[in-house]
Amino acid sequence: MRGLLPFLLVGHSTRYITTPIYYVNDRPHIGHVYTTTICDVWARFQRLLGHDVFFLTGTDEHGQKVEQSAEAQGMTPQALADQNSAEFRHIMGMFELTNDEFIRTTNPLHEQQVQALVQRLMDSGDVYIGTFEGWYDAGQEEYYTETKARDVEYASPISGKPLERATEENYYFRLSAYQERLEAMFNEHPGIVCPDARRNEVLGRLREGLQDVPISRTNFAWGIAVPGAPEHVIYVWIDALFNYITALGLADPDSDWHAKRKDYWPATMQVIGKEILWFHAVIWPALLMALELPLPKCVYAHSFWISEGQKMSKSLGNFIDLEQLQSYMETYGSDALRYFLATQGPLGATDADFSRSQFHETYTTDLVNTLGNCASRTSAMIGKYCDGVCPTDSGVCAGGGVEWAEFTQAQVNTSIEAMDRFDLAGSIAAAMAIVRQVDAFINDTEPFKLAKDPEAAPTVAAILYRCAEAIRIATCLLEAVLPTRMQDLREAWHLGNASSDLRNECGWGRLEPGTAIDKVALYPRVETS
RNA sequence: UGCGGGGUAGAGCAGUCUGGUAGCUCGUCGGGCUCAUAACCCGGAGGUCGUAGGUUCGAAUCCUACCCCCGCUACCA
Repeated sequence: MRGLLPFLLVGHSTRYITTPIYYVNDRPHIGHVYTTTICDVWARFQRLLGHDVFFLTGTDEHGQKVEQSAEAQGMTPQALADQNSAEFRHIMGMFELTNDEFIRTTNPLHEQQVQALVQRLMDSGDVYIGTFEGWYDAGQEEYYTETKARDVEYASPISGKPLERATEENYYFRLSAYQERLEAMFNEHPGIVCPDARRNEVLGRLREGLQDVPISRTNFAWGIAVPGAPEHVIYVWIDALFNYITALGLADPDSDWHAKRKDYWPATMQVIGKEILWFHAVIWPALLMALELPLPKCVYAHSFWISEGQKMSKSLGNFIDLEQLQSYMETYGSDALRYFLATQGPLGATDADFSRSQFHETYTTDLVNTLGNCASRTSAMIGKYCDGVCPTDSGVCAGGGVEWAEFTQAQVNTSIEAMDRFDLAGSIAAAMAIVRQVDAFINDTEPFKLAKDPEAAPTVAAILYRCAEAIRIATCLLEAVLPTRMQDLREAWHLGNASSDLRNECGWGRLEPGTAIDKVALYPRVETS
């Protein structure tokens, strides 16, 4: 057993997790907070396990829309990008998000690397100059896809004028050349796109065949110039996708970023929303293949939040904005918001509903009635029957049918494995199962009745030690999603700070008898208004 | 149009691959307990499993057709 320890302490294994970078033409809302929060839970959990984690988020700042918005507001694109990027950066502190870097695509270190990467693709022949032909709306200076053009009946929805058949010189990425390699990728590594439903969606479209994609624009200027062709601007999507590797300095071997971060690639987990699946599941891997870089282990596409049963939209005015999220945090605490997002969120293929009543119910059921109450009743009994000091497990108790060491070990394994699959709800459920088992154990063994008989003191001690120890282990597993209150419990129970060796810390029997256990009320009941 | 996902008690979901008395959480109704944050425990009510056919001794589960909701449909993220 001891001989295995060095093996278990693999503290140097790296974990790299990314959110999409957020487009600065948008205002931050629940979608951004959600994606970043679930990544944060995962990142914290991996850090607790002792892994070397790099957690990246940031903002995507180029493109025609930003240029147009800036013009409409009488600002330069850079000034608009600065202002809105700051808003996104602000939510990181607001929601206790522990990203290691906040990348901006207007950072010269990013821009130079994007040019270097595009140059590399030109050199290898994966990028070539070609002619794009499509339906052009002269008033809007925009091309429409064939489908969209048909939808609007080949006339501009803004001006009503007929769309023109126009051509443009563009640089193209030879996506079509990667059809077979992408198919092979999905065959050999089906886990590269999750969940399954999303992968099937991509496979369906892949079967329709791939066309080369234009990766430059000439009708506006706010972007990164194509190397050697400054009248061309690199298409924002290409610019944006590259952030995942430019943040690690992969295209700038002399940089500080490269020196410190190059080993994080390939990414362990790239979390996205389902609307940008195609770019991440097809174009992104193809670009990496063209650059001869390893592919990410998993691209995880989550679904969307709807609000009170209805799709969120500006016209309905039911967008869950930062102000609302903040109000939930003020009422219920930041742990509650994280818990709700992580356990009730749309990680699967279907959308999830964010409703006030469901938020309240989740908070009350899981955090107040289960976790908070169980910690409270356990610490209250230790206070009353053991002078507030952690008792010794006398072994006298037959145990209400629970083999605690085995049971908790199994839950710990389940919790860790679920997190590896990005199944946050499953990971958390395994921890909560420990708490529920403690409740059932107390109900079965009735230490509060035994305590009336002085001779049963060793039995009471054994029961309460097991309860406290089981809760301690659950606490360790929940720390990533509930950092605030689990820290409070650590302090009240004098458990010290979390180590960076979660597996070891979750071993049964590490709670020291004699430790002062103060009564805790972690999650106060919130009255519905 | 094509592709994908979904339609199971008042709400949210599991079960469908590997057919066999329809289950979980919450809510609701009745009873009980008291260590605990009106907590906790036991019991009850509540479902034509989207619709219509078919296969089968037997279908939420397999087959066929259809209806409804959602997403994507590549160059405006």
